[in-house]
Amino acid sequence: MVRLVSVCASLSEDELALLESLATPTHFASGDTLFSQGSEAHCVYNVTGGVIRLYKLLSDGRRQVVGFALPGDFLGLAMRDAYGFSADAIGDVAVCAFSRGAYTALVDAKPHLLKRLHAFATHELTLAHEQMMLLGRRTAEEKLICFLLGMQQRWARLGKPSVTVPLPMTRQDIADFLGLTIETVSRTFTRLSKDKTILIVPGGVRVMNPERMSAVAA
Amino acid sequence: MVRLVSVCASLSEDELALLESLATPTHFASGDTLFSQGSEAHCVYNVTGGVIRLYKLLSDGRRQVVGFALPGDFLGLAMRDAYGFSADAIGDVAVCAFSRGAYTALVDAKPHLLKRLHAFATHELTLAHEQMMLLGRRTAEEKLICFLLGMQQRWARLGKPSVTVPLPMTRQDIADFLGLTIETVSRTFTRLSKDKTILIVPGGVRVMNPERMSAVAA
DNA sequence: CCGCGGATTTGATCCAGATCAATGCGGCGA
DNA sequence: TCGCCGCATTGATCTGGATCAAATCCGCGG
Repeated sequence: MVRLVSVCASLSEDELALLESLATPTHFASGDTLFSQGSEAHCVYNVTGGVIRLYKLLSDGRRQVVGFALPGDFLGLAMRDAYGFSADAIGDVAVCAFSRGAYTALVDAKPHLLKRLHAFATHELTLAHEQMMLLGRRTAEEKLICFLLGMQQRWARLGKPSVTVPLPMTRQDIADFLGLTIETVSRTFTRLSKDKTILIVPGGVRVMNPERMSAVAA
Repeated sequence: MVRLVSVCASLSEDELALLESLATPTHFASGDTLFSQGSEAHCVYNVTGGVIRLYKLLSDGRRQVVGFALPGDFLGLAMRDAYGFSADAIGDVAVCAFSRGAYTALVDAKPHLLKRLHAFATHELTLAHEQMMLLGRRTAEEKLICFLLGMQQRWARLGKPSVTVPLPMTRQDIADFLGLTIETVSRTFTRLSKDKTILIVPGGVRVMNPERMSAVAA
């Protein structure tokens, strides 16, 4: 099994073995739904490969993407009866699934693990606060630049540092993450590209002027 | 000492006594800053009275209020070196302060408590996702109505159920929480008031048409 | 009771981003 | 190879909420 990155660094060998015995490796094809907002929360997931779109819907169809899960991320930590958002695969995805029962038992038995999960949750909360700042107070150009730098950093932390940022999600996904329309996202990409701030490449973007981008994100 | 509501329900008598021995009751006057974004995180706080504004600033002065802390809420849980946002008192505030050392020692010693804190953090994260939906995809009127209903529910859960929602924060605070300007907040209040959806009273708002409000928030 | 200063409301105008409407561009199956 | 079909880009126009600009309101100290 792919190592459960990011949560397990503090575990001993036998604890890791226990964890692996409880994990069910599963994979999903592009567009598959892992779970839906409001449905009963059977499982907790650790992403081992691919990218997942996490989103909430309003009854009239308006959508807010609340995040993109990358390898190493945990989903369904809320420990409540129903999922608070929906999740579906962007491209092929591999995860380790844990039943809720196994998850809660494990957490009760291993305070180390709970501490790691809690650190993970508080980090997520910090990111959520950043995203509120972005959604409430930033312009379209700032939103897109912050998004690109954020994705670049996340890939870098996963050992894929590169000036080329992979963007496997659609423009609509990006728009729904940033609180914009698809047209505004497209126009803003075009403008940044004409600026020579970025270069648009198939499946992503190459960062050409990181200084300017960092200055805007400041 | 005021009972540490919401985190301590699961603790035994001696655990509670231990907790109280570590807490330093403190109070702040209106406008006082409990801590600032980026400053070293010395303390964790449990609010026992009053309301606190939590916010982030951009270098050019744009502000995003990321939440309002009410009695029972915890601040500074992130367990990292620096605070991720600033906090200041709206009216007089009472808190129990815990030094970071005492807090981490306590958490290490009492897995019960950690579980409660983790549940608290995941609840906060769920609220943060709701707020992203609100900031990214809702109209000004929807934002204000969701805000009023949310505050009403929070006061109700604290044992103050009422059709009159106290709003001790300024219009500017509300605007910065909802990603609007003060003028838009004011105009929207006026419009809802003319609608007979709400009645504006000193220090707050009386909910006159909860059905319509719930329908909009849906 | 009066005057001052901050908060709030109201009005007029502007504009960033939404909406409406084509058009372009791959990738893929027949 | 061709023709679709779903994404993406581009253009024209519209509009919700921002910005600019005065009034009001109100709590408080003298």
